[in-house]
Amino acid sequence: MSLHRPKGEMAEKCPIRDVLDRLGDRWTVLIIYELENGTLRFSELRKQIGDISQRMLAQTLRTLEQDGLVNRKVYPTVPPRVEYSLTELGVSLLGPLNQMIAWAADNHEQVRAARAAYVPPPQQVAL
Amino acid sequence: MSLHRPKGEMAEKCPIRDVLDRLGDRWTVLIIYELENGTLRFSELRKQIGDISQRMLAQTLRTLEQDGLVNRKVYPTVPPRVEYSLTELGVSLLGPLNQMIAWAADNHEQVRAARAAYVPPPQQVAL
DNA sequence: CGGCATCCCTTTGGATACTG
DNA sequence: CAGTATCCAAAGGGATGCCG
Repeated sequence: MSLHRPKGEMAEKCPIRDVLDRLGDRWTVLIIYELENGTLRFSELRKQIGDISQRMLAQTLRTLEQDGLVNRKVYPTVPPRVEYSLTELGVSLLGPLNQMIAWAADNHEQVRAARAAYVPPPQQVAL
Repeated sequence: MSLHRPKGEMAEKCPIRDVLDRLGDRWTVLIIYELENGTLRFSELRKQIGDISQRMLAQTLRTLEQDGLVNRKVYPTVPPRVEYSLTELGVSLLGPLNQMIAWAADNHEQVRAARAAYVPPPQQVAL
């Protein structure tokens, strides 16, 4: 399996990278993680995450819906009520995702220690 | 385990998100993936990935080095030779990472199909 | 060869205001 | 409540040039 773009094709992206890039944005993983335990409505998601703007929450949820990872259900009441939940495909992502999260939880101390210990190289090694 | 920022703390990020955010950038995963099979020098990495600029390769490798995921070894020859390889910590990331990649490989067809099938909600009824 | 510095365009995303 | 539209600032990242 190769993740780099086919040599000659400048217009087409590697499809795997295409999917990975989406997961790599600032909010996607966080939203999926919050939906792990079930359905949440828009305002509940916003409150849970805390530091996401209304704009980015709406936008990211749209993308997740487009990609088939999240279901959106609208109740035509006043005021409106919109509920979000993971699709089957979205649920299937939880396994790999939680592995990554677990790794980050297990190793962030070590990463922070490495950063603190890091000294930028002198740029040239004296002979 | 919680990924959202502590309610009162606006300055401090969740440390897990801090690590996850790094992995989420455009090139980090790709570089780690390329180093899975062993040491590569700068120009070899560049060639393998294909569409990464010299600037971003150098910059991302620096960050990986700072975070303790990649080793950098300089040979003081002329011209210089610099080799990169995964640290033990970097290797420990391969498990979770390959799970994510495998998921993307297994499901990108379904994601593309969902995108193609998606019709944006009416939102407004035309008068 | 392996970078770093600079310039500059593109993308991202927050704040705010408005609407069904 | 759940968005959308607009504006604008900050970050991302390519191209180029220079240098050990």
